[in-house]
Amino acid sequence: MTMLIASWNINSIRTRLDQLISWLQKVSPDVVLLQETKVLDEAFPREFIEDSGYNIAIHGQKSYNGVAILSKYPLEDVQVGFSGQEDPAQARYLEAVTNQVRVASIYVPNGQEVGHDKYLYKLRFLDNLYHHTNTLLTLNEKIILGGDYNIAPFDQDVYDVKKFQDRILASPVERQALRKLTNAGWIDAAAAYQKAHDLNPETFYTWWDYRQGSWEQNRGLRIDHFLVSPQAADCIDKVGVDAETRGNTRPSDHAPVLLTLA
DNA sequence: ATGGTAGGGATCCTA
Repeated sequence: MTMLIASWNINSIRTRLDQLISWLQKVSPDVVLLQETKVLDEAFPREFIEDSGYNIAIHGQKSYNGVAILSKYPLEDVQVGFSGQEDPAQARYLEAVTNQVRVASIYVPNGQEVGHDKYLYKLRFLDNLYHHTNTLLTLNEKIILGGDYNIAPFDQDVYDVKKFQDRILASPVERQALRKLTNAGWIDAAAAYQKAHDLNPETFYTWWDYRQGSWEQNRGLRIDHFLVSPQAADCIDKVGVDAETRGNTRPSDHAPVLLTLA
């Protein structure tokens, strides 16, 4: 039995509810990890999503951030935020077990610009997350950490290396912070799949700026990732980006990332 | 170096 897991920064679930519903019907993922829902829990549009056949776990706040997990299977052991999170009021982490796989929907802070207070907050968030994810590794479970990490790990994940070499989303210090977390024992599913099958890295971009026709010129970055435990990596069948969704009318600036577990 | 676009919700903040 295969399991299709998606991660998508939807950039307001209320603005894009119609797109989400038709996308669920077209792609039929078993599990969806959403970021930037931008809605309080009491205003989350549960009904249409449940009518499409999904159970829902949510962790929202007003205007900013917000994460959610949708699953065709029951959602068990739901955890809101993570132990050691600096500011739990920022809705950036939601974890649950579904169909015997532990999944997390993660929204790492953007950081604004290198050196900014928000950049330092981003680095602290990653360090705190590192400690939590190390604890998760000791469970020896199938675990999928999906989300918007707001970091392009390697030069091949950026359309213009020079332009981004010391900039937010690709600066060496934030890359190192993500590398430290990953190297503790997680597998970057898309990077591994791209390399193993010698695929064009450009086809793994997940985000295109709304400005200056970035999408039309494929000026993208790979900043949304699945970090998976070794037990889950053994089951990976396919990894890809549903870039078609970025071409929608009034799209999110992110495309969904898709992972198939055998 | 600047400012370009989008969403939320308030006339600016975040990305």
